Formats: sequence, structure tokens, C-alpha cells
Amino acid sequence: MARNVRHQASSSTAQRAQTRLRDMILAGELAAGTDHLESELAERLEMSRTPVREACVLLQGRGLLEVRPRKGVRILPVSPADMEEIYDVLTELETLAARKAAEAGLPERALAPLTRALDDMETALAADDRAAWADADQRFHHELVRLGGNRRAMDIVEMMSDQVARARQTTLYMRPAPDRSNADHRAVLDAIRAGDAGRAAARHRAHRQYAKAMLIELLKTHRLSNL
Amino acid sequence: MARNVRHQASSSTAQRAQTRLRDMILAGELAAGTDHLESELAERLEMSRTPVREACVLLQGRGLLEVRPRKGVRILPVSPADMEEIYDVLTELETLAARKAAEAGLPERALAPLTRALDDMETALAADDRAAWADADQRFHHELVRLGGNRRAMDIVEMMSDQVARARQTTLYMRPAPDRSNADHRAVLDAIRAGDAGRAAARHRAHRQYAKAMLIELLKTHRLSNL
DNA sequence: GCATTAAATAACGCATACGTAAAATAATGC
DNA sequence: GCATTATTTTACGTATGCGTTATTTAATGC
Repeated sequence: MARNVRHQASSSTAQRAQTRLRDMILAGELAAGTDHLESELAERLEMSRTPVREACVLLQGRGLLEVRPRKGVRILPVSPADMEEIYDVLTELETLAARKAAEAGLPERALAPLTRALDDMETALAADDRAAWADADQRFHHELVRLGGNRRAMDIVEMMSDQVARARQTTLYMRPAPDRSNADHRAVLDAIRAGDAGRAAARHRAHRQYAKAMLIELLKTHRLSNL
Repeated sequence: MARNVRHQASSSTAQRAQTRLRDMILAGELAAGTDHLESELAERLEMSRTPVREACVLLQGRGLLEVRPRKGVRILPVSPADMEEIYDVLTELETLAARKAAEAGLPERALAPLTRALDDMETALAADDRAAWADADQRFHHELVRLGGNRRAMDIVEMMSDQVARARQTTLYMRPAPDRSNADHRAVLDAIRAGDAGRAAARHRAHRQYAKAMLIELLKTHRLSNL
């Protein structure tokens, strides 16, 4: 879980492969359920197989793909059942973070990025700019977990978020206006500010559980069985 | 997170490297804080650098080591602060599992491995056989998470357990007799059997929090700052 | 046409070679 | 002796080649 920069000057080829592949997977450019030979990916990325294989090993460890010899690297789809799992893990670890952040009695200064994200969410909601809202939402969650101070939890949450990214992007315009998300986040922030760990945790848990139920319902309603 | 067997007949060299290195790390044969060149590890494992590198990438992703170019692969020590993080993550995800298992209304048959592990823990306690107790304890936790039915949570718990394995082994004979652990586990099992999700979760959380506090106290008391 | 066997092709894991950059060592100057 | 510079050595990331094995294709027999 340590972050490692292999070259001081610029990232290594394997690192670039990892980033490119991750991006392509999250964007759906490497579509869920598709198979790709190492050689194909190597051509596409304009490098040899060696760094591609290394990137694939790593991304497999993060649950984005499955290395299947002779059948190709399979981009893992995310089913509603997968969403359940992912959201359960996210809920637990983010709720832990909310509790820890509230317990920590952080100065207002430390809450600034969280506050800014929430403000941006509200601006985006008022402008009905879903893309901007999603970006701010992501930032809010990221900051929340960072404030929780558990680096491992942070990395796991990041991993889970990656797994769920495509589904969230796909359903972004299908879901109702995120008034409730904004309100929930505001309540969580207020509780953290007030040092009320119990309330921060409870409000955040409720938020995540609502989001989970809504997202899974959307997937089922629209027959999106494997994103 | 998918498990992949690369060769049907027997495991690949890279897979063997991964297993060997993991075992050596957990056993302290590759001691915490030490650096090892890829070439050294390759010699030791009697293979070329290629599978060793692959194994190291993977083990880095699981938090057991850090790949540092030109300084060697560093075996990551676990400090009391690391223990805090790890136990917090474990606590949240195992508590989720306990709740889910209780909610699932599982037949007695499904609880058999959990029950067996607990019985073995009690046998070991009566015989003052700490090694046997630790083994049964590990099994209990593993089964509990498996019963929770969240594959991702299970993999994360496994990853965290690996990170904490050396410290647990080192402190196994320092800690008080694990009467309380056995009692806690019995209470968790009973709550699951009764379908009492709230109680299963609460008892398990309390158990993990007690264990965390005790372990960290042991580390500090014995000046074991990086295991 | 279908099943079986044989042959060809291709993907893979791995070992090795190589260019590059980092680290270590040696040489030089004050 | 210490700082600086030059040279040598070494570790690394990567590309490539190769033996093995899995898959595909072709040939054969009924």
C-alpha cells in the first residue's frame, strides 16, 4: 500500500501502463466483460509486454481485471451483487473515518477541503451540473476518508471506488437530483465540526445505505446487470 | 481480487515466489525493516528475477513490502500506529460480517466450521497450548468473515491479517490466557445462531477492540516498536 | 456430416540481454 | 582530511527470445 515512484524524473513504463489501463477501464474504453491479450494491450499502449503484465498483475490485485492465461485479460464487470459488496465495505470504512474525524477535534482549517467540496456540490446542484456535482461528491468522500487518518482504509476505499466508478458514471443522469446527498453530507460535516462522533457515523452510514439502495435499484430497473 | 491459477498442473514460478516470500515475511525469515535486492531474492528462491519481480509487485499491493529501486525490496515493519490502523479496518469489516451472518439465518450445518474452530480454541485453552489456540482463533475469524458472505471484505481481512501476523505470533506467549477471547467468540456465535445481528455485531466489535488495545499495549510495554 | 487424430499456430511464463541511471569507488585538488 | 570530480560498478526496467503448452485448424476415418 505504500506508494512507490520508481523513477524520480518521470513515471516508469509500467506505472504509465497501470494508469492508462485503469483510466481506460474506468472510462469503459476497455469495456466490462471484454478480453484482451497482453500483446493487444502492449500494442495499444505502444510498449512491450513486460510492463503491461506488471500493470495487469497490479490491477488484478485491485479488482479491476482478471488475468486469464490464453483467454486474455478480462475486464471485470460489476453486477448488482458486486455493488452490494462494494458498498458494504465502503459504508463501514467511511463510517469509521467519519467517526474518527469527529473524535479528532479538528480545527476549522483542517476541514476546509471538505467544506469546499460540499460548497461545490451545492453550487453544482443549483446549476444542475451533474458532472461537476459528481466531481465534488468524489472529493468530499475522499477528503472525509483522509480526515479519518487511516491510510489503509483510505487505500481500500480508493480501490472500491474504482471498482464502482463506471456504474456511478453510467447512472449519474438517471438518478434523482442529489438533494439528499448534499443534505446528508452537510449533516456529516456539521457533526464532525461539533465533535459528535456518534452522529457523524450514524449520518454517514445512513447516507451510504441510501445511496447503495438507490444505485442498486437503478441498476435493476434499467437492466444494467454488468457494468 | 479474483484468484487466478496460471497453470492447471501446478502453480507458476511467480505464484510460488509469491507464496514463498509471503511465508518468509510472516515467519520473520525476511525480517521487518530489512532490504533485499531482487537478485538476492531470485538466488534464494532459485529462479530468475522475472517471477520475483512479479511477486514483489503483488506483495507490495498487499502491504507486506515496499519495492524501492536500487535500495532493495524493503520488508515493511508494523508499528503500534500501523496496528491501530489495521485493527480498525479489521474491526469494521469483521463486525460487518458478524452482522450479516446473523441476519442470514444460517442453518446449524453452515455454522459447523465456526463451531469447530471455537471448540478447538477451548480445547487448546484447557491444554494451555497457545499454538493450537492461535490456529483455531485464526480459523474462527476466517470462518466468521466467510459466513458474512462478502468476498471483498474477506480478501481485505486476509490482507490485514497477513500484515499483523508477525506481531500476533510474537506476542502470543506474552499475552494473558485468552479466556476472554473464547468467551467473546462464544457470545458472537450464540448471537449469530439466534439471528441477533445487533448483538453479534456489538459483541464482535467489543472483542476486536479489546484485542487491539491489549496487543498495542503489549507492543509498547515490551518496546516492540516495529515488528 | 461428425468424431477423432494429427499438425500447425499462438499465447504464455520465464530467462536473458542490454541500455540507462544510480550508487560506489577512485582520483584529484586544496 | 575533506570536498569535488571522474570513473567504474551495479541495479533496474524493459525488450526480446525461447521452450512449453494450450488452442485452433486441418486431415482422416467412419
